[in-house]
Amino acid sequence: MAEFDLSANFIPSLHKPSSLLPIARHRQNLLYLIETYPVTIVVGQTGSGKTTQIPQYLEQAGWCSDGKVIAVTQPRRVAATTVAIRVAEEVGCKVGEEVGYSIRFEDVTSAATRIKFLTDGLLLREALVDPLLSRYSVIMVDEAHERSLSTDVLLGVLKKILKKRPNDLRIIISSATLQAEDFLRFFTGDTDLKSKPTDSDAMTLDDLITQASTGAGKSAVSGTIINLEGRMYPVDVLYSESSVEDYIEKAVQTVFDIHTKEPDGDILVFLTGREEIDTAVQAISERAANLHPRAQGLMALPLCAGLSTEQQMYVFEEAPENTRKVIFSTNIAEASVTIDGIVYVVDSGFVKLRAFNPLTGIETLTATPVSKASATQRAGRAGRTKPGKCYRLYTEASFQSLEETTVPEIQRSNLAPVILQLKALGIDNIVRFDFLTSPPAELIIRALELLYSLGALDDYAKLTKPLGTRMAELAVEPMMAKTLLSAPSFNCLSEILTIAAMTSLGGNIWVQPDGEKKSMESPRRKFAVEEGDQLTLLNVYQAFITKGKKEGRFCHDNYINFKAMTRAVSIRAQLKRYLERFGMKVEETLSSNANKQPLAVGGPDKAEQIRRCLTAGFFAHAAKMQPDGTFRNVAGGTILHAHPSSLMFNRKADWVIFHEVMETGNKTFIRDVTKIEKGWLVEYAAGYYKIQ
DNA sequence: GAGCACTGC
Repeated sequence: MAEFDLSANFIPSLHKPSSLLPIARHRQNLLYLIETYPVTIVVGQTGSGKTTQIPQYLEQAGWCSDGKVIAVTQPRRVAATTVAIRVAEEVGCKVGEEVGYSIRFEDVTSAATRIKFLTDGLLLREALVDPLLSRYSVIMVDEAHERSLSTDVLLGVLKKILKKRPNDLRIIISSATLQAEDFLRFFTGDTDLKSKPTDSDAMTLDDLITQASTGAGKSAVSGTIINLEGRMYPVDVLYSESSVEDYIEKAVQTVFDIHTKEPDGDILVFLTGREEIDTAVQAISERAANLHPRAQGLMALPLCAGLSTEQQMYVFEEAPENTRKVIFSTNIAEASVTIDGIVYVVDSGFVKLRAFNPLTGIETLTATPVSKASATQRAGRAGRTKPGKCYRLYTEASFQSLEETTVPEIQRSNLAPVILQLKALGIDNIVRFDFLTSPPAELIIRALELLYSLGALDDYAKLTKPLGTRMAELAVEPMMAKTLLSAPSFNCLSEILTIAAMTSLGGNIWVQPDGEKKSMESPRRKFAVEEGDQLTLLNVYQAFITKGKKEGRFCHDNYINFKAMTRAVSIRAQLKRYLERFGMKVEETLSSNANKQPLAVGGPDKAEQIRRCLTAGFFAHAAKMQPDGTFRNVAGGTILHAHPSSLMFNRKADWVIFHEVMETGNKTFIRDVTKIEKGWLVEYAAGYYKIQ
């Protein structure tokens, strides 16, 4: 699995003396523009030094006087920590002094911190406490072109804040060229803006100023775009001459073509998922055996989020003597992970994308053609260290027919958590909220309906007190938040806290050792609880707390992911602190039950209370088992399958609730499934099921 | 009897 602590190992080779970075010669321009304009869009490639240098320039120019802080947001935790470590090194301080970072569970900042790197999700949460983000003089939103859910929400919130702090707040957006003008237009409100990204080398300062004032006429906010650097090395793009039937096979052939005909350099192949990657890696290994014994060897390696950290590290190691490395990767290598030494990229043209269907409430995960922006980004991965080549396994005509950019997450996600968060920030009219791109109305309606049925919103779509405001504060999805807040009345808060923490891990609890599949089931069965997966998870956690933390072999012997369990402990502790702040008392029940047989849950009454409590939060995720072992949702239209990782995969049940539902391939799977009684649905969600 | 791209509070 791609854990949060993939650690500094990925980045250090980018380290350049800061005076040599191309950004250094733009220093005066940058400072002038940021001083003059409330909003500055910075266009620059990875490696241009924008993330590390701009905050330092600003600090040296006095933007941190009066105790103010410069914030730099990142979409990912690893980036926030590694960049902070590097900048602290350059500044010559320890991380947490002048330069610090803050991510969930790790606040490495102090009163002395002037430059603070943090995830955009965390900055949004800070806005709950400090709505104008008043401690920051400059907020830089890095990697904004990735358009993650929280980046988009943050941009909307920042636009609002800027109207209230027009003189003392500066916003910097770092973006790829393609989207720079969209960002500027969003903040300046000028739809007729015709400016092109500025190459500040070719322009005088006066030109820049003139350019920047374009569009200042109609709105209160003015802004500018500054271009820091072009492409690093040229990449030749080659297209397939005819359409490709089987891109895995074609990818394997292309790899061999490159290997036999092209000069040295490693190969990166983009496929969509683990199964494809395994197939391709195996095909290479088999056919590489047929290469001439004295020819250069070919070593195939997989890279995807499902692998353990150790398994992922192989792709960073240098290939053995006289061997070329070929990495088959998912989209993880497009932005999250950077591998040096790649000279050839092979692009299947597909990516698996998540989408939420507002009509059914079901998430889908489907292989989809990439966007032009994505294909360009993939090609760029070949030109990081020297000129490279990109082989697209589709025709040029197909490329021309691709969408310009990937549909941003905010237009294809379940918006219930976003809306809850916006409401908590005092933004009541969601439809009129200024999104960079508005989500479809159906998504908003579906989310409002769910929040209403959970009791987080009243008849006027206002946040309820205290239920709605508390749900917004908890760092779990709305249904789980409701479950947690209901737990005291079912007398099972301690257990639900554990279940909430365990389900937030999203299926990372078990490790799959290389090459072993069958042995997985029996250790897992050891923790099985008849009533379902949530109670089984509770059981695993309790066993971990009592045995696994001390005995090193416990996790290994039981195929349990130690790091995931450690994270569950942190999440649980954090949720517990929230609940205690709400005045709820958490009576820890663990110790009294730890030695009971069967394992788990303190007797039948307690188990039933837990299942009832889960029903109070997850009633919208209810289903009934059919004689053939599949499930139907309450409306009856959708066939649901228990996921093979679920206990209910091969057991009998009547009614169940589930934590998650997702459509992949042609099947819809439910995960984390627990048996309930039909009557409970009516008892805890009468309104919801009468409407249907 | 069969499997989830990637983030984040």
